[in-house]
Amino acid sequence: MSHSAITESPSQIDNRAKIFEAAEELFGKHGFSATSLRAITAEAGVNLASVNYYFGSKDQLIVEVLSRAIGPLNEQRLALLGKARRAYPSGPIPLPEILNAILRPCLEMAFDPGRQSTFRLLGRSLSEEGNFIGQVIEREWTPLIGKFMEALRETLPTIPESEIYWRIHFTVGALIHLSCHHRDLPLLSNGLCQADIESSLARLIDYASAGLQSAASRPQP
Amino acid sequence: MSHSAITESPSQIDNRAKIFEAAEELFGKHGFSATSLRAITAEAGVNLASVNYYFGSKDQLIVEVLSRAIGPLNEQRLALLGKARRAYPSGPIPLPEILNAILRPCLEMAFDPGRQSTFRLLGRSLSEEGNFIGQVIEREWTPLIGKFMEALRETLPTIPESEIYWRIHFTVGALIHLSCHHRDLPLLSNGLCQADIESSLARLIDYASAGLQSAASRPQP
DNA sequence: GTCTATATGCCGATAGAC
DNA sequence: GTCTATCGGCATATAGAC
Repeated sequence: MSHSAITESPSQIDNRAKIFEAAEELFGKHGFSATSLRAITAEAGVNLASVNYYFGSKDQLIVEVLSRAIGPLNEQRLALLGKARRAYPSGPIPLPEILNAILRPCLEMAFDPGRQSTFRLLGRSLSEEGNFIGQVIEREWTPLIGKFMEALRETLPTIPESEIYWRIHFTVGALIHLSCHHRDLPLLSNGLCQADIESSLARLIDYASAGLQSAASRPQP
Repeated sequence: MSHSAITESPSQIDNRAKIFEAAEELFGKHGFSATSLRAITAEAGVNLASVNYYFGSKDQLIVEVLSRAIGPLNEQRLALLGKARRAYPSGPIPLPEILNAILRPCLEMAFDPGRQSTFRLLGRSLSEEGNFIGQVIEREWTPLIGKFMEALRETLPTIPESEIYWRIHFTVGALIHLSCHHRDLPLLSNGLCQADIESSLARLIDYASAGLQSAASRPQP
């Protein structure tokens, strides 16, 4: 860091980035505990010891990979929400616009061949041991859902806040399932469903819009 | 097997069952690759070598645990569907009844303290490597969804079959997410959502009913 | 059938040369 | 910064006594 820019070797950052990318891909493919540092360094073409040099430990590498995957995703979501709010300055944002802001960044990542392993990583991390991984996600999720709840309360004034939470929970489940398994959809649907991002997103928005607006016939406790 | 029933030691089947139960619990808690045979045999109170004696290998143990978890689940679903069909012999089964047949057995497993680790196992296995595990699920899923599509086509005659597949895919995602994370719901909802099985099921049925019946305003390709 | 003992190998992490 | 070499541990699997 005290060197001048001219004498800095590009391999310094390159090797760190190589490890990072290899870890992202292999964690997404095989899971955290099933991915060894040896596999990561082999994929990255660097020495085994360098992962400890750059990241300290495997656990710290996991946290870093996870955080850097979630952060930009949620920034995109908030940017889309802000854009929608500016488009409707005097009234509630239409529900499909709010849902688009929540859903689109995830699906764009899940359908991007260069980033889909990253998304599998996120989906998988939800199922892994309830340790530091869940904390990373919760720390990122709580402020995000707060911002979206503001908009949802305004758009759905007749739905109790607790019911909105329930239905967003269902919607997120549908989103994760679609994102992680869109490649299996033709197989699961007898070849009837073909998953490209725009039609998937449109269908999910339709489905979730209806679900969120539902005025259930049964009593609401 | 050639011995008489009187001379059979009960520990023969007990030890196998103990291993099975311990594996089910620990796989659900920590995942397949993160669970060692040592941890399983320690939890079961049996010798390390006995797991290979009874199951051959760790992979065979995984397949057996997984298969025995899915089979009864889908039998319950088909039984509920058959019961609903008998209740409406001359017409389409109401959508909430069909959804109840799909959803209830999963939620009952996920909310049962004695079986919820098994459900986490199922949810997690969907995210694991695309190997034998996915094959087990696909082999069980294809005939099941076929039976339910019959009923759904009849109940939703105006919805194209491909759209029903899409929306069932979304619904299954919501189901899995709810089943695996119902314990986190109060945390994720600022304490507003409390997840007991009947209210969770009722809300999911309401949400999915609305989503499945949606007559989207956008063009249907 | 159930055990001990062990074979064989990969794991994460680190010490130390360069 | 990057490498080799290696430590100590735990993994799965099995051979063989009882």
